[in-house]
Amino acid sequence: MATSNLAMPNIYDVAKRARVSAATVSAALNDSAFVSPDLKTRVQAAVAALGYQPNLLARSMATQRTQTLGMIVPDIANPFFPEVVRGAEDTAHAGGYTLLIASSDNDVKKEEVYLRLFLAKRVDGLILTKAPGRMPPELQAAFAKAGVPIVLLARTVPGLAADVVELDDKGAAYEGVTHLLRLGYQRVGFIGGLRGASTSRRRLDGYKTALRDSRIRLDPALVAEGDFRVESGYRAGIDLLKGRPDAVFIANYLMTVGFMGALRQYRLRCPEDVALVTCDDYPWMDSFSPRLTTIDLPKRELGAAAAQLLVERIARKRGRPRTIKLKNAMRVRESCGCALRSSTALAR
Amino acid sequence: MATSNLAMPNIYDVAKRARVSAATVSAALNDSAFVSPDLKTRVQAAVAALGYQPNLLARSMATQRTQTLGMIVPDIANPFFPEVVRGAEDTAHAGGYTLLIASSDNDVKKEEVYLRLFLAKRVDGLILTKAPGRMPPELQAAFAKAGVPIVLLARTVPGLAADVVELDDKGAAYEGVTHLLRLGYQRVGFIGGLRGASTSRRRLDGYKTALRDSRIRLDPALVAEGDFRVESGYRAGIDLLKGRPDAVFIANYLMTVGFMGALRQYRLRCPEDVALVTCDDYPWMDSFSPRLTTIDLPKRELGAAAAQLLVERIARKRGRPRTIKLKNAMRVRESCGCALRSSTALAR
DNA sequence: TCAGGTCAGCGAAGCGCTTTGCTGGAAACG
DNA sequence: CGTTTCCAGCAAAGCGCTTCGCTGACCTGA
Repeated sequence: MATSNLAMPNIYDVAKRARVSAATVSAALNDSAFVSPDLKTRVQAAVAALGYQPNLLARSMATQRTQTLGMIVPDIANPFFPEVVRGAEDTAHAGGYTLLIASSDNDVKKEEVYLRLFLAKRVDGLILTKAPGRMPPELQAAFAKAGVPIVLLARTVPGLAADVVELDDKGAAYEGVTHLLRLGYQRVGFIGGLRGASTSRRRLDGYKTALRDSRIRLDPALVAEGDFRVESGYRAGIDLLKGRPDAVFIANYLMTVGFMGALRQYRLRCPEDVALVTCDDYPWMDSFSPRLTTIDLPKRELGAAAAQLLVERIARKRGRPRTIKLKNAMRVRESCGCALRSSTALAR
Repeated sequence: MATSNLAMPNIYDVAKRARVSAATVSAALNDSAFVSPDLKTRVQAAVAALGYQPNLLARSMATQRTQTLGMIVPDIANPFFPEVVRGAEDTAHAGGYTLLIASSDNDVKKEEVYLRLFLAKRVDGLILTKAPGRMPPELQAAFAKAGVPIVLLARTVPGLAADVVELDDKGAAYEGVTHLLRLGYQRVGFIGGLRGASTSRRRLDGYKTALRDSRIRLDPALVAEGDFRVESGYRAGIDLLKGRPDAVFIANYLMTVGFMGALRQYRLRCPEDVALVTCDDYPWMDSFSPRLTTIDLPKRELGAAAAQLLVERIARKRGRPRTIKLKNAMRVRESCGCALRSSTALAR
């Protein structure tokens, strides 16, 4: 039945007005079967006249597909992720999918709540970003059983075979640290992310490799761990600066912001007293001092690649897991002390 | 019927296992009717054993509510909005709602596409953020007809009676400009946002009022319009600086970033040659020079208030539209030239 | 003991779509 | 002209929930 001018019109209202059956309306709107041009026109007219919008819930019930992707990020308010989300959003929409976004605060419990919600909402796919690494096995099983593919973005989950988009974490740290070493810095420190995250391990690895390649001994006093947030960068800085580094590589922007606070507190200048290379690049970095030398991680591409991988995986379930590895690009500005050091370095 | 161990279990699977009817399972899970403790236990056991997750699509079909809110922002990658979204997200989830987010790029067409999508997805409510101001009347009508309440966030829509969360735009500009005038600047410029947006009008109004209160003539050469993006701030700056301002008030952060580029091009320093006060405050501003003096708009509260208003409005449809106006807070740092000027200003 | 009342639990309808046969009229063919 | 073929269009089932109204077991009171 149908017709109430209080609620939204449904497919039967359209059918009645176009003097056809609901099945024909459906066929006409989805091109799912041949419908004569005449009827198609009548259907379209009725749709327009009533302002009909198909109820996507009902469609999803019938088709068993929601055209929705779930995406979990640590914190949308961390400036790294909005870009990633935007990349994913645009790509998802281009492929006919809507994005559901949630911030986990790197809290396994919170993440679990959202995962269950996504499961209950019957998302067609899932993008998991960054830490935390763990995921309850029964949830993993539930997604697998439901046939919901997962894409991991700069993250690994133990025991999960999934498509992956990853950064060159090791390369980023290696490149940044090597740049500093080439400039002649002797005591290069390192502030990494959460020890649990695989990206952190790889960055630390890049740091160590860079030191080794330059035949420099690693001083444990110059290595600190943060959690990617401002406060942790500050604390790591307070700690690290006791070791008298002349340069530091920091794994992300927010920790760099905190580290700058530590520098201020010790009345040290950047790059004169301590040089800096950090990850993540933002449009405003050219406009404020010290202008940071960074390893630019391709945030938007990261999100876009993840969404693309997911959409394709949904289209054809089969096939071996794929990995996309995106390249970094170093942006040399002032915080590395290039301007001060280049002559020295060349002279050596 | 039911039972396939390939798909997710449904309510009949649970019912069968607990040896009750589906209606009883539903009642037990929703506390919608009295169910004896014995059966309730059995139901819970069956739910746990099967890993049952109610299908929210089906529930929404039956209840005619999706527990979903749609939110449109100009661009999630603009650092202003992630905070707003995060505030809305947390509040929405606390109230049992999920947030659907989309970036309109201030494009009326794009916004329309997303609005239709939200309509088709049967969101229970809508948060519209910032510009653009227009909204097709038939879409407005459709939402009204469907009984979907709308909350406007720092934005107005002609002909739409809705709950509103607004900033003190006029106050922000007034306070910022007055601060500069008090410091003794004579030629204070203004870079505003899109002329269409109501927030832009109000900020311009604040600027004018501040000038008038200080008995200073408005020089049209010192007023420019941007679109809240970096590039427009640069262009506005190139333009404005020809008028030789000694200070400028800029309506948001990204345009300030662009403006700094213009300053660099003219080899002008901030605050020595041109002082600056801008809107939006970010955690990293304390760490880089020039340290910006800003009017801090309470981003997270903005989003939280909007979501709260919306959830309450959904709960009880009736009632006059409400308006929540949030307060700004000035953060005085260096870009206003306080350090250079305060003595002068006091001496006057 | 039995009529009437109470209420735990259930059957079935319905939310708005899609999709799988089926139907019946027109076209094609002998 | 009768029979077969074809296919545009339709009726009805089903997706997985909630909820209305009913049933029948048990309790109460005369």
